[in-house]
Parts: sequence; C-alpha cells; structure tokens
Amino acid sequence: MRSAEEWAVGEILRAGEHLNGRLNEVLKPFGVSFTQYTALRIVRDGEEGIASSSIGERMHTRDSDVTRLVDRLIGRGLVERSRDAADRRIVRVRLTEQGTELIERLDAPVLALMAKSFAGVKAKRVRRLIEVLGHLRGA
Amino acid sequence: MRSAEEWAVGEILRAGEHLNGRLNEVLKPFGVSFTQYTALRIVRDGEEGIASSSIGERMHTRDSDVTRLVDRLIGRGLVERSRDAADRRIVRVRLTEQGTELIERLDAPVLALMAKSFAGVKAKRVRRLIEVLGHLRGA
DNA sequence: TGACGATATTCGTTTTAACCATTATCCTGG
DNA sequence: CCAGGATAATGGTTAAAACGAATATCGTCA
Repeated sequence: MRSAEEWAVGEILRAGEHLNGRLNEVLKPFGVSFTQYTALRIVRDGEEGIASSSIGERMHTRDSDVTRLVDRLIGRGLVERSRDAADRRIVRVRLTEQGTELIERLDAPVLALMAKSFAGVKAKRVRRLIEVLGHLRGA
Repeated sequence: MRSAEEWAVGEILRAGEHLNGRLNEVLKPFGVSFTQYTALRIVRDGEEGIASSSIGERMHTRDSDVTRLVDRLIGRGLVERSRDAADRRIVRVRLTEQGTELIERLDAPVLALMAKSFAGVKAKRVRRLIEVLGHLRGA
C-alpha cells in the first residue's frame, strides 16, 4: 500500500542512483571518484581560483576535509594551491594544466552519457526538466 | 566557452549533489547512510525476501560487499537473512520489524524533503519529470 | 554420479568519507 | 597594538566503499 507520492519519491531516488552508477563507470577508468570530479568542476567554475572554504560550502564538507580532498587532487597533479595576495588567510585552488586536460577529457564521455540517457526525450522536455532541477536548488 | 549541453549537464549534476546532500541530512539523525537507506528500500520492494545477488545487481555492488552491507544492517537489527527453501544456495533478505519501523519513520521526512523541493512546481510538471526520469533508467 | 556453474561468505587490503579537537596564520576593529 | 574572528592545516579516529582472492555450499545436467 504505497501512496503516489512515495512512488514518485522512489522513482526520483532510483533515477539518481542509476545516474550516479553510470557516472561512476565513466569516471572509474580515469581514476577519479565522483567526489573528486565534483570538486574539479567546482574549481573549474571558480574562474580566478576558488577559496577552499567555498569548495566546502558547495560540497557540504568541513574545511579540514576539503584540505585533504585537495591534498589528494594535488597528489595527482590536477590542482594547485596558492595564497591569496590580498588576504593571506585564504588559499586559492586552481586547476593545473593536467587538471584542465583531465576534466576536459571527461567532458566528452559525461556528455555522451547524458545524451544517451536523454535520447528519445524531446528537447523541450529536457529544457523543462532542467528548469525544474534548477528550481530545486533554490527551495 | 561552455556549450549549452555542458551547462545542462552541470545543472543536472548540481541538482543531484544538492538532493543527495539534503537527503543525507535527513538520514543522518537516524544513523543510516544513503547506501544503507537504498538497500533498505530495495529490500522493502522485494516483497517476499530478496536474494542477496539481486541487491547487488540493483546497487552495482559485488556480492561480497552486499554480504557486509547486509551484515551491518543485521548488526542494527534492521534486516534478517534466511535460506531459500527451494534453492538453498540463495539467501533471502527481509526487513525485521525494527527495519520496517525505521524505514517507515524515514518516509515522512524524505517525502517532506521532496515536497519542499518541488514546492511551487506544477503537479503536471512533476509528473512529466518523473516520466522522463523513468525513461532514463531504460536508456 | 560428478563436474561445473551459481550463490554467498570470509578474509584481507586500500582508499575515502565524516567527524572532532587542536594549532597556525592572518586580518580587522576598537 | 592586540583580542577576537576568520581561514586553513594537522593529527587522529571510525566507518564505509571498492576491489580481489579464496573457500564453502548447493543445484543441475550430461
């Protein structure tokens, strides 16, 4: 005896799990975890070098854990740290050349995954879906 | 210079991360990880006791890891194992009373989270979104 | 029956996530 | 100047995920 709402929630969760699984398959050959991929994307989006604390906010992660996540990315040569000149408390993180190259190489299969996932869905529907998803973050 | 597709992919990923984060906040007070919650839902859906291997298939997890995931759930008294009478190789997993009670107590806040997330979105759009998400798993 | 495939467990390892307390460094306002 | 807040890093712990190898048990079919 399940309500329509519960069914809907189940659908959403299952879709999320499914996408997540597929995404991990794409990422695995590159030796990047989903968390690391997320961090790399955040760093890329923060054009002028993003503050560690900002990464933590976007990822709902403690500062100390951001430090170590960034440590790992540095260990792989994907990212680098530098002190902010104006406020030396702040550490800015930016992609290295290697990191830029890696995330760009990832774009293709990730895009392909999405394209495949939404194959057969009308473009207008996809656009609406994205609108709704955007709304979701605000709520 | 980002294409519209890349932007869309970013939106989808960010929405997923956001939802995941919120969900974890909901789950944390109950001491259940997202993975465990997923497993509990799968067990609940497999009415007559689900085979361990089936859990692994749905979660893209190795058998040996399913065993230990189930071990942990048993440790919390949420789930129990039993041999299939017909084919004794198969181990069936089902919710205990405690497990049933827990997942039912989780339904409310999870539903509330979703309701809040989709507040302001027309019901029809939500239905369409769910249609599209369902389609996603098939592709 | 007996070999093989299916199902699950056990053991061991490595990596990461999540949490917390403490320390270090730096900025700012009074 | 300096006290207190902001920002990170360090160190330590626990639990989990992810992977692989080996073992145990059971069913089926040739």
